Amino acid sequence: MNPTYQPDEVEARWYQVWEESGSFRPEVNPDGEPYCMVIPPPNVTGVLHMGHALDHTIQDVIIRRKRMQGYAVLWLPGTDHAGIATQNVVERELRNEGMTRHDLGREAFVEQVWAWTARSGKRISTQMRRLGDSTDWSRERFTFDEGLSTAVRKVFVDLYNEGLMYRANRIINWCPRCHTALSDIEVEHEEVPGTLTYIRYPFTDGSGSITVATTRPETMLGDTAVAVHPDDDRYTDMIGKTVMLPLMNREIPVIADDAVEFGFGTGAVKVTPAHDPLDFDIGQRHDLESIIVIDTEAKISHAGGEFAGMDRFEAREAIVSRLKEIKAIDKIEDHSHSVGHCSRCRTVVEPLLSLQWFVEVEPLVGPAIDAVRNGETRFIPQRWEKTYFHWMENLRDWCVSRQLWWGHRIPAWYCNDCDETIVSMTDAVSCPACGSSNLTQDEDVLDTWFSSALWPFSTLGWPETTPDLTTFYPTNTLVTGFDIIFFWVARMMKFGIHFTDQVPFADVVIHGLVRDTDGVKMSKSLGNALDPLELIDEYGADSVRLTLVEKAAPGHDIPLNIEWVDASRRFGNKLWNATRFAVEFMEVTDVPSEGGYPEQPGPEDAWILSRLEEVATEFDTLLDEYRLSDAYGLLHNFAWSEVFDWYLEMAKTLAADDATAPSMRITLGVVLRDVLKLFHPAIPFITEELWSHLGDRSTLLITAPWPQVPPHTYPPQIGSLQDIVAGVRQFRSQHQISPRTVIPLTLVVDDELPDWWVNQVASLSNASPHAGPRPDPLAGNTRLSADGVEAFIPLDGLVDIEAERPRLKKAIAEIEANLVKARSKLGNASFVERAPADVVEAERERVEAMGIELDKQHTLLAELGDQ
RNA sequence: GGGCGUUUAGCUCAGUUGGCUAGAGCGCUGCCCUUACAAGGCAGAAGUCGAGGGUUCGAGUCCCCCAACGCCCA
Repeated sequence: MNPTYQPDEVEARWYQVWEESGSFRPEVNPDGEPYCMVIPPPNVTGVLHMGHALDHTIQDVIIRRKRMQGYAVLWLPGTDHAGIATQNVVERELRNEGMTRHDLGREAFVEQVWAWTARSGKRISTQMRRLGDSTDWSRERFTFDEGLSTAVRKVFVDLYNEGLMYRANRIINWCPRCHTALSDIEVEHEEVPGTLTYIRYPFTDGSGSITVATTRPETMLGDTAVAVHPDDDRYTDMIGKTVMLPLMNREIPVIADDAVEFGFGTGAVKVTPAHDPLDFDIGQRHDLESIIVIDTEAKISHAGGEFAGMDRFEAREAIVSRLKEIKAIDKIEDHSHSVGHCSRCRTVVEPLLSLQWFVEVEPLVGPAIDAVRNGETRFIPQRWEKTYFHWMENLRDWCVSRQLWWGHRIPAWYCNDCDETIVSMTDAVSCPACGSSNLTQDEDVLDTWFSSALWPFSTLGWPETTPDLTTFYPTNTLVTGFDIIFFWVARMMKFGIHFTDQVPFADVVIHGLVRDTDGVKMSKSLGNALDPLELIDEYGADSVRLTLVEKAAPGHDIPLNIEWVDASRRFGNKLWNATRFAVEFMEVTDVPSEGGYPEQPGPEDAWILSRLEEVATEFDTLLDEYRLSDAYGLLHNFAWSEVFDWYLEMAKTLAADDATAPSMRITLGVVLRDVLKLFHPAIPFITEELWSHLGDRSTLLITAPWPQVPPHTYPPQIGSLQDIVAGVRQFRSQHQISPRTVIPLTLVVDDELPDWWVNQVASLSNASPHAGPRPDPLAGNTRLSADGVEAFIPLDGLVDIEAERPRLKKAIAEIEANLVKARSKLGNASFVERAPADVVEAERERVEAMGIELDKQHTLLAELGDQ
């Protein structure tokens, strides 16, 4: 074994072994209870970023542990066709060649996108392998696979037949750059500085004017009313009058509607039903005309008179300056307001009246809320339920059609002869109403999230009743970031329950975002992103994984610091060397794959075995609660501070004696083996490698059984052993005594201390302990005490006696401070009365011990001659 | 405007039924190449747990209020 751990060499080897051995497939545990997770599908065009690394590592930890526990685990991988993103990428390529998708035509364009996805999809799956994802590649899915496309179509058709899928003219969010409608949540609102423009609209009867305030003056071209609140006394007289719309010279009414806010601007607002969702609703109520004045290019339409053809922002300025010319502007105030931006390209979204397909969500929401309320599905951490409920309760219908070519084509045909709409599982060839075969299929495709919403069951074969669907659905756990609860989790819940009558998953584990050192979200455009692949190259996949696992406290963001990755790598090296030491220097070999705990462990062996059992038990409890960070923090500490720092050092002593060596070898072997097992889900590569060094294996660690550590009892003297050793080390350090100097140690005890205790103290603190009487006088000695053991170190020849005085005083001060606190506690009658008896008793014992200790130290100081 | 979160050592963070003498990593200080590991060992310094109030025998932990920062929704 190398004296240092070389991750690159090891990692490349094991992934292939695992995959080829079929370990990733549930069939590896044929008798196991099924356990299933579906991966949140990355964009097929994407590259693996830190967010994936975190998300996947958490899932892999869960899945690998379950696999070792004997479950038939399925972690199903796959990718998402990512409509807009993918189409954008390919269009950008075309643009470099001076072409648009229209030059190519729909069919050729889609072919080109397929070619692209074939290339980039392979890239991300390669990257997942580098990270160590133990997904079942034989079941890999793509949202565009045949089966998944069938599922999409069935859902569309069923919803249509149930009356929950409808086509209507509504205000939607239009991205003028992507040239498509967006759903509400694909729009990101951002507070931007703007203006509030007050425009006077003159009454047609010559009785003055009414002033409206607007943040978007350019939409006035499409105004078809002015609205006031019915209870607004300021305007009661004006309701029913008409005004002349400036610039357009159109007569429009003043109407009263509850939706108008008293306090906004003047309390009177212009109504543009074709360009504002609220105005649209007002328009519906009052039967107003909707005039589209901004087109899909975000330019003023031909309905915009003299401004036709101008860009919307140019038009804003032009219109304001024309209004100023005719003195129709009252004033312009600074006013910051929230503006919607396309989440894909940041372009300002245009609210636009448009004919689109919508899902009526209201009937789907109730059961999805109930399932969480009654605990069929639970969020971890639980507080995300609130976010889920809040969003579910305030939902608008979901606009699912997209004006793209890359996506699931909407299965609707329109009859050109009789206007019939045909929605069908099979491609329509003739009109059922008039028999015409002159049909046109809807040009649009579905929102990518529509297919993602089916992911937990479509990937398992639905709508067919496949064995996988029967076995693995509903899935057990979903792990994802809080940023897609709305986009994805909520929709899977709605569709999952509606179409399968079962919740799609029992547990939803929500994790935070990976941020940079300054807490800023990592993004390519900001240039602050760490590339997980580069980190893997430099530090190894295990280091990256361990860092993410240990830092990912449930639901909290991770400001990732590269130094942490380095610390994880150092841990790997430590683990490597500890095992190397065991194998090459302690002759630990042939460690069995399970069991094999020593029947007659020595006291030190029993101690570490007992600690292992405690740690393993707590570790399991923590992992069952998805507290990965706490679990691995605990294990990391146990391995380093107890196994490596203490037991491994004790083992050196045990190895020197033929009476103790065999039991030590067995113990060290099984302890290391079980530590490797517990660590394997987080750091699979190095543990698999080390496992292979601990024994001649026919089995792999990835499928080895999870540890079942029997309980052990160990002698109580371990506590005094560690305390006395620490005391000697402290003494040595404080007096700067060389580690090579053997320190004489007189032990004063009631009962004789066992040999093993004495031997360990000798070697761990490089001392020469021997039983003896209490020195008299005490002066000239330092005193250590622990659990009934007193030990004295003669100062003569080691250190200047004067140098001992401040040390002693400091020790006394510390005890006194604690004693004062503890005594005042016990002096409080209510504490003694009301606190649990064991707490009070423990406090009493503490005070007593401290009292004795203080006395003795005082004696020592007095004999030294206090100054 | 509504909701959620954060505020603990120089830095980044743990701390889940209230009993903490408040922990970890990194950084810092001193000693040490001690039979694996200097990518290491031993020891150490370092905190009015954001402010205020309350409940309680006891509060980093529960309640109220305030402040700062962040996120989501409107």
